Amino acid sequence: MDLKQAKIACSNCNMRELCLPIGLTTDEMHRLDQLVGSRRKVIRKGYLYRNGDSFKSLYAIRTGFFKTTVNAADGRDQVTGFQMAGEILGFDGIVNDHHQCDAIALEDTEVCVIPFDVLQALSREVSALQNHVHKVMSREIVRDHGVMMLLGSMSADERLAGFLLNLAKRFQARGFSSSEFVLRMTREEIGSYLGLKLETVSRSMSRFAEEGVIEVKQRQVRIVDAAALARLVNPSVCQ
Amino acid sequence: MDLKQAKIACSNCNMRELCLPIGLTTDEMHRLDQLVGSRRKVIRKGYLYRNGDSFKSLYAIRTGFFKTTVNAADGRDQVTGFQMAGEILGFDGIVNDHHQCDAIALEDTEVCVIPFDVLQALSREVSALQNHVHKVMSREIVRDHGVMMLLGSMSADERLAGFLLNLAKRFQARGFSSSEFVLRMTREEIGSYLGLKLETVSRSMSRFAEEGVIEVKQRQVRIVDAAALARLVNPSVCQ
DNA sequence: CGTGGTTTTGATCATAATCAACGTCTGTGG
DNA sequence: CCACAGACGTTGATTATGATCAAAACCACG
Repeated sequence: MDLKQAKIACSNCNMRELCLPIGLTTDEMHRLDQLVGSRRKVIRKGYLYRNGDSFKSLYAIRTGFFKTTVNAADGRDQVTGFQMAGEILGFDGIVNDHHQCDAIALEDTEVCVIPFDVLQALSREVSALQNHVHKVMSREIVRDHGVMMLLGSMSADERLAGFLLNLAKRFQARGFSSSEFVLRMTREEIGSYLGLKLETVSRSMSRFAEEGVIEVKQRQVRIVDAAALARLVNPSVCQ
Repeated sequence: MDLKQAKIACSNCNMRELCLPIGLTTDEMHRLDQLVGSRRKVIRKGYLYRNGDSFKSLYAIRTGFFKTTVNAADGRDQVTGFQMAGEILGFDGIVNDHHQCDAIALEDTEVCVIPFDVLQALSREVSALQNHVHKVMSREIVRDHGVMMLLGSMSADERLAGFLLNLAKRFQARGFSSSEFVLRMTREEIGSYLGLKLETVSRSMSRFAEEGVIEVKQRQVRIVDAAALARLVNPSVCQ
């Protein structure tokens, strides 16, 4: 067996349960090893893809953090999401055969390249894969609706609390601490995602720290009282 | 041939080019006639589906307008979109087998019910359909990113201008006037979608009207100077 | 022809943006 | 190893934008 091939097989990847459907037969699992054509490393501040690039592949993150941004014609950028290991990037490119946003590494990263034609061919044969692709895209749509809710009807404190709890949950799902983690993004990037200015993010953080709800030292965050954050996201429940 | 069957066939539906892939062979077209199980009428203010309902089908809108809303635990609602004839509703339900938002008719409507298992089966066989489904979901994701941009980094006037231009474009794509149309939603619903209060929407509308950019009489809107609206959406280009 | 939902407009207020200055960390080259 | 530059983060003072509160007008519909 070719060692290189073995190395990039999904069947022995520890991110498997995040990227792929569960409950596959051994046979199906082996067919899915065709899925990943290659791996690609993207260094900090590098582009995985840019707005306008032709779309050929999706990308499964193996290690590291990305952000995606959409560009307004006038140069304003808006962060539309932060993606971490096990998450899939690139769905924005399907509709027009061109990517419609930038995907930028927030630290040194590695991704699995999933040629989209191969994914389509395989998901015609393996219905568990077909279903999985639909679910992942649906999850992205639901996530986006959550962000709209955040941006459309929450205060600065509520937005930040929601953001921190969301990060915590995703770290936990990957076996990391949900109460202590390092932010990979700047205050400005958080602000862009949350529709706030960086000063507002900083002030809200400081206020949370003052109140003893979190501890912050630069990018190091410890969530001391997750329940208090959760109450913030939805203040009416305690009235 | 059964008349009832003929009546609900996609192959002779005038929304066909909006719902379905183009360039199908006659044979493929006829296979796709299996897609729509039935039609359903939803009266004004009725629910097509509710948050928590089990997910079985997508819905293609034949006539009328819908809104989708997500509910916060505290009762706050956020409108996440307005959908019109030819657009597909229900993708939010795929990920958890339950719908995650409400879809509410803004006027009397009719939809085609597309059982999701049938859609999956057919798109394993007809790759043009598979591709189409992926494109439609991708378009939804890209649209959501646009809304995030709107909510995250635009002023009230910019948001409203963007909203009106978007509606105009969609009416045009359906063969209606892009300069004159009737809003199917209240100021409050527009406000919820744009992250603004209804008074702010009303004031921005009045200001546009004062400046001669639009004419408004209640829900009747005429866009007098689309270029001026476009400039508003992106003010820096004219500086 | 009144009733309720919707829209407009005005006055005031609150939240987050802006402008500004200073602190703190990181990495690089002398 | 230290000094320095530059990016990043914090905090304060002030301002602007849109929210809130309130009242009146308008419209649709039974």
